[in-house]
Amino acid sequence: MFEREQQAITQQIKAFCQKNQLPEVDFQWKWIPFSGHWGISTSFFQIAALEARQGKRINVNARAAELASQVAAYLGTPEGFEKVEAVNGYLNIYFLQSAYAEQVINAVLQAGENFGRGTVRNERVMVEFSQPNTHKAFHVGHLRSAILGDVISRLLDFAGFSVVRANYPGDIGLHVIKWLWCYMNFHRGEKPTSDITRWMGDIYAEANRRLEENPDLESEVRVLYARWDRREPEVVALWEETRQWSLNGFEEIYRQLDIHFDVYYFNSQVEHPGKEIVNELIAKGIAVDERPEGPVVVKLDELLGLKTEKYRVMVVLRSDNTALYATEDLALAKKKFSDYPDLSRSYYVVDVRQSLHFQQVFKTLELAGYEWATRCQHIPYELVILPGNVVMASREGTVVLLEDLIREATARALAVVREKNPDLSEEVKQKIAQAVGIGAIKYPMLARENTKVVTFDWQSALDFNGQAAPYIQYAYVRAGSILRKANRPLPEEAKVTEPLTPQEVELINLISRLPAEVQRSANEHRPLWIATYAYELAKAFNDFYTQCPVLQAEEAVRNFRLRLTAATRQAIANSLTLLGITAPQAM
RNA sequence: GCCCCUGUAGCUCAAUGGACAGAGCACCGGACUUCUAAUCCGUUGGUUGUGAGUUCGAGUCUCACCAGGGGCGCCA
Repeated sequence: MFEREQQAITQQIKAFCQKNQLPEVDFQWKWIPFSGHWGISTSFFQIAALEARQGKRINVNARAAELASQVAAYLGTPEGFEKVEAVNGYLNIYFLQSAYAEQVINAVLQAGENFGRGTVRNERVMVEFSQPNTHKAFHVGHLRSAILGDVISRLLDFAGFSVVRANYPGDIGLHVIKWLWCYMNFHRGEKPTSDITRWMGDIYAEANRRLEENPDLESEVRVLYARWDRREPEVVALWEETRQWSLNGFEEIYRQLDIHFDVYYFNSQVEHPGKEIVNELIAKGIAVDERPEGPVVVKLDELLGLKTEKYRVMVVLRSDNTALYATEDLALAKKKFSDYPDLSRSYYVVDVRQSLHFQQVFKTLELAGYEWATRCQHIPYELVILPGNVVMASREGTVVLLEDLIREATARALAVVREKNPDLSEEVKQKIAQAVGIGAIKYPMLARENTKVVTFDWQSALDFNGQAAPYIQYAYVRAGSILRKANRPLPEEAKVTEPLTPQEVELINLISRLPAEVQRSANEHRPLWIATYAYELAKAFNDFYTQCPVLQAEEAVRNFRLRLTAATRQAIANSLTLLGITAPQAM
């Protein structure tokens, strides 16, 4: 929030360096790392090291300390700052607490839900995420792409980008045909009532079981696949109807998770366009047609003249002319840019195992002359697995269904709400339980590095204590509770009359950092940083809550703390919104 | 064989190349007549896998090795 002040000081220090003929460096500003202190710091080790390299016989640490002291003396106390001190080669500049405290609180309350929002950039980006397979269950393993993609979209939007959220369901393929085969033979006429995705998943599992028990039946599946390929009306109609059941089930899940999409691309949509691109690649001499003995391949390393293996060889069409994922991804990438020609980035939130695949697809498109290919980017994430390094797979039956997890998490939350807030209406209790349960599920997927495996186990998934979403939500509720009990409109303004407590300083410091954290998280596609930030903010508020009475304080202090409480509540709310977690009114 | 990711407290994880490597869980001991205890306070816990290198400064960058996971021509 204080870029202008920071720049002014940087200019002064640079002037000092010039006057004293010191080497030029870029000054990096950091938050003073000691909690309870609010300000920025930089160091002079780099200048001292450069001097040493120029042949001066100096001790770098001592020289840095000397420079820091000199600069501190030179700066005096700049306008708007409380004090400047030199410590061990560092220059610490403390904000003038009262003035900036009021400024921060005013800014937050004025901006409201837009506090932290970056200035609008004239840039559109697409985020593709949550590629669920129709005719299969939706399990916890599918959750990470959905949650990560959603939050990355929220971050990019809040950072100032115009975001197109895309879903790419796998609505055709062998798994769908197997499902249709099982349905036509053993469940014809049945329709799902509730728990659609579970019902769909059960039939898929049954299909696999039957085919395993009696492999002779696979010929029937092949026959059915051929009928689909010929687009026999009966098969197509059934496919369309059953596919819609799955999509309805997904919609219900997305609704519960508060995730939405702007555009749907379907696997089935890009099958034929993909084959056209393959023909084009062959014509351009990029793809090599080895049919019928072999598939159509793109020998990337060879085309690029690479001596060491990097992109290897990508198969773009099977020898029997059927499409693969690669075939379809070529067409999908193209379709995205034809639908939205102004995309400055096209992101793919897909698990890390497909890293090579996407490198191959993007490089192939680049070689084919599509200039937008370099704007495609894969955002990889690690899998959610079960203890014992077991990957979730519908076919193996090693899955935790999302419905079960949501049900269990909300049931636990509901039990606590009933105990703590018996007077609330049942409807409100349900809403709170939903917010807490879903939040608890989402947070652990966000509060870690994308590239780290999440091991799912019931115990930690249902642990609502400590660094978890309910902790943050509870801080929000507590803030709201104070404001409600104040029983008066929020004071229009409030001066700082007493010296601020360390808890207040830390809280204001954290609030002021939200805009920078948003930019940082969005630029790096790392929800982790906002997730950690939200927790630290909540923790700082809980500290404040226990140490600094609000309603009992004398009037001037009370007014200031009421505004600080309101500002904190807003900052927590905005952070939770970014994390896709609902902020409940009571808990 | 080649490539990618991971390795930090008993466990799960943080840490813009910078100040004493921090949280949560678990363990132990405290705090509800108070603005909601889904909270707070305190104690315990570390040669950051190993070895070199770069740097004024390395958990962070480079290299080698060790361990685990993943990917590598017709799976998705």
